[in-house]
Amino acid sequence: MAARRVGSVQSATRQLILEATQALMVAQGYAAVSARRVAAQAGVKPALVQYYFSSMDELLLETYRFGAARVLERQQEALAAARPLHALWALAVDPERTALGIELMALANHRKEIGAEITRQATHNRKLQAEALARLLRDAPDFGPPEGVSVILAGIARALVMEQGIGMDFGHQEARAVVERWLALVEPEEA
Amino acid sequence: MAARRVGSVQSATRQLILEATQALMVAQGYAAVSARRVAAQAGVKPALVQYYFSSMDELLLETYRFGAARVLERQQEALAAARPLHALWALAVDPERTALGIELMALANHRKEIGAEITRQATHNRKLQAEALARLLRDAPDFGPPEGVSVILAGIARALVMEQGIGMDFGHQEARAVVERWLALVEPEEA
DNA sequence: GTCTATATAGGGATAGAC
DNA sequence: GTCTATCCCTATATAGAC
Repeated sequence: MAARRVGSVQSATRQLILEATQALMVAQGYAAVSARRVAAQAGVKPALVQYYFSSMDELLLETYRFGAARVLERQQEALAAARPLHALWALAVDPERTALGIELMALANHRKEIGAEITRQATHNRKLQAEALARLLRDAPDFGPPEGVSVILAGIARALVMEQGIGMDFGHQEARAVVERWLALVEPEEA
Repeated sequence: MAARRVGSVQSATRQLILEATQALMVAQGYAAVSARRVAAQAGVKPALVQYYFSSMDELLLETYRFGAARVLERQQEALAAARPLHALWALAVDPERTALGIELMALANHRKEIGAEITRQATHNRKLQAEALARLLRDAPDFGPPEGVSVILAGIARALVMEQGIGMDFGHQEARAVVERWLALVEPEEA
């Protein structure tokens, strides 16, 4: 929490450490994030990790912020695409961020600060999404309010990617077909 | 993996250790599961944990099996209820099992054996569910194939409970309303 | 069936040299 | 800004006493 003595924020080494932490979390889970392992992954000495981040919790929190910025960016790109709904869906079922997402969810359940930050960020993203959906769904109002649709699409996508991650895919093809049929309905090709 | 020297399966102490492990995972995450902490939670000595479970991985796997049996049981109860769809939904949005579920997902991503066991069990559960849905949806065929519906409902429910767990609930009310409207449609009160 | 003792490794964090 | 050395704690796992 409190910075006792800390390296500069724009340091290349700091950046390296954040990237290494992210990679470690994806590959081995948050439990594998120790100063020693992060350092080994980043190719620096362990003490440097403690120099830039005063605690492991701070490292984890900064690693989340580091990734969240990129996520928001990609969502904004999707919303600006020719078919925003299709683009949002494609983004949501992208498996790349998912292992990390699960780790962060688990982490959020047990570290108050990280949970609060994730909730803040994710709620912000979802509000932007719901606003965009409100415009896009104006001609198809019987699918429910945009806030609900946003939750539902995100939930389905997360389930698909999470389960696929552990090699479980029963019913996935059918579920995807349902969603894609719906997408084509509210956002047809010529739109 | 291999049992070198191991206590009997019906031992009350063993049971106690499994329950303690489950409680620990829910409260503090899988990373908090150590022989010492499990023992403290269970009120036994650390060495006993290693006596009953030859490794931490085995303890985790057995803890999963222990809980999975109960889950299948509750699903079967739901399928036998007066309104099975409503009962299934109520079960899916029950927050009790969810913190544990997230931990197991995260764990499954990093421990091959546990992932395989979860996939096996969950696929089995979902098949049973899909078979039941096939019967229930016979009169409402335009909602897509039952396997897909099963995935979709599970995904939405998981999102609701997961997010609520970290204090995020934007759009939840609306999403629930959409699902409940659908449930009432295919399974009306007088059925 | 239970427990003590111990080997061995890895963890976070700090003080202080360079 | 970087690194060494070190403190002290916790981890798993085993051998063997009771």
